[in-house]
Amino acid sequence: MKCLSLTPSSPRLPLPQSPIQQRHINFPMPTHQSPNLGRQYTGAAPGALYSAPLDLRESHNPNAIGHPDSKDVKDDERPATDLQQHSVLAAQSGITRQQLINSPCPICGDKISGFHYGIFSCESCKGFFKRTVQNKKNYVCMRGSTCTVSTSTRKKCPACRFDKCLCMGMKLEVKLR
DNA sequence: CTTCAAGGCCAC
DNA sequence: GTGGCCTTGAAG
Ligand SMILES: [Zn+2]
Ligand SMILES: [Zn+2]
Repeated sequence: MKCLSLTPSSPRLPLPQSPIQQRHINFPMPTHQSPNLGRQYTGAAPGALYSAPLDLRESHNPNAIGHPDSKDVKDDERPATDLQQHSVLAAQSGITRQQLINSPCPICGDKISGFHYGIFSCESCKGFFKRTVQNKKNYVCMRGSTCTVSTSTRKKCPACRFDKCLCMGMKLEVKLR
């Protein structure tokens, strides 16, 4: 079993997910000690997909640059330091950091708080991954790794949550892929 | 100075 | 165990 290879190549599916999010990137896992840890999130959601809100903000006005003295720059505040280091991300994905952060967490669908362990995720999934990895937890699913992971169910099965973390590309060392 | 992310903290 | 918030230190 592998991850759900949900690629935007399917013109059918509406795909209520993030604009672009990293998916399964065969994890090297330097600290890979368990031979049976080769499990991957199967995305086993029995006919139940997420209901991601997907708030794609930052839709700048296509034109409206006429008046030099018009102060309608109220879209998103950015005092001074704006064009900074999201260049890499923005360049490769063609999307701004703001847009990425306004997408739902690829693991549980919660609000993304930032870039954590290789992917954009919410604060809770970041903490969960940290705990799981640092304490070398070995969660085992009681239901055949078919659990749905969402904000309301993420506490139910840490095994499936961790599977999904890995599947979505979380890793300890962001460097050295 | 600034922002970012890893890890720590700790009430729940 | 969970997750929101904080501190740290690196990078710009
Ligand atoms: Zn999450
Ligand atoms: Zn499970």
